[in-house]
Amino acid sequence: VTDDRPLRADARRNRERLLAAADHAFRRHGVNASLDDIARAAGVGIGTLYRHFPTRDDLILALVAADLDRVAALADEYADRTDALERWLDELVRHTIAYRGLAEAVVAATDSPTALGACCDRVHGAGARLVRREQQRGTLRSDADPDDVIDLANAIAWLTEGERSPRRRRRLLRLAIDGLRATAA
Amino acid sequence: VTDDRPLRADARRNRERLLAAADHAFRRHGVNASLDDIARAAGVGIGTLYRHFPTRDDLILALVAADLDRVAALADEYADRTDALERWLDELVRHTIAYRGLAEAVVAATDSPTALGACCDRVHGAGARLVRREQQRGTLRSDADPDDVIDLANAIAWLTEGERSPRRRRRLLRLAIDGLRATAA
DNA sequence: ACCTGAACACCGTTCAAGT
DNA sequence: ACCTGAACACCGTTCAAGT
Repeated sequence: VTDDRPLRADARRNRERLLAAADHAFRRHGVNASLDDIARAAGVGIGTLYRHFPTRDDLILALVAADLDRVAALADEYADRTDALERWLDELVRHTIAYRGLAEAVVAATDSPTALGACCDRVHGAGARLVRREQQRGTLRSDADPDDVIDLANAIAWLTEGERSPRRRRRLLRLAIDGLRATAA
Repeated sequence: VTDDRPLRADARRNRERLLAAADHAFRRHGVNASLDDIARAAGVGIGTLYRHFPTRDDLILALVAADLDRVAALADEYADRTDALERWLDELVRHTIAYRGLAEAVVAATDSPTALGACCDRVHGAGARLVRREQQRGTLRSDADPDDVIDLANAIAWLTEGERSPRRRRRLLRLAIDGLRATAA
């Protein structure tokens, strides 16, 4: 559906500036940072921001898509390790807290027919495959819903976003994973 | 610190109307519903809303304080049951999803020096006592941080708020609790 | 003592006018 | 083809004026 004609030189430059300004603003104020401020910081009219990124989610997606797709790819890389799930979930959460409010945006987008939604679904799907793999291997209780596992990781990301120390995040993930490795009731 | 002089008749009536309108709006649109709309629905000037409830949290608190304190009290009632924790956490989550956005408000308020924060801390404390009780009884792994347990329940509330069916909420709580009952690594 | 609503600041979104 | 910014709608918060 995307039109891949190369952008005009000024458009391309504006796009880059907007992304840099958005990344800066998102780091500072979370993904709900003022779009006006971002356009101003990029030295661009607010209309130009909307032309390049019609919705806030489009802007978020442009900044995190590459990262998230890399995380999805890691799921297959880790598949044969005995600690596959803990390694991968930690990686997932680490990237889901890049900006304050990102975890909420990810959960809201999942299963919704937007570009960000499609990206989140790819990550979700890769994680679910990893869970099923471990279940077939017998290292994970088989009655757990693979989707629940990813959702729980996202909930932990939401809870711990903005914390500089990874300690609580790690403890909570450990708790969740221990539940998954426990034998079913 | 509170001044307990009875309110003037019209003030008391306005307060009741505001609470009813806020409850209605919060149910419909979540705790971030427009304050203007609430004042209008209550047939009251916006200034009157601010006089009675200087912050949004004060309004939220007035609506949920009784419920949350009842939940806190339940922790002691349940203390001696073998399924104390699952029963109580389910109760906690059920009340934390009364309005969309409430879980977020609760987590944000916890440990902060506001009236809502104090209320959340009471619930948090009651839950943590329950966890420690089970740990002493040996029914819960002793290396789990009691605070983490409550936080995880709040995260699950956040994740499942707005869902009419309690199924996913129950599954996720079950997962978390199984992790807590599992033997430490 | 309490209520009112205008005033201000801020933000998101659209679109007519420009190049 | 792309950019600009004024215009509109909406919301939160304060405060001078009223009873």
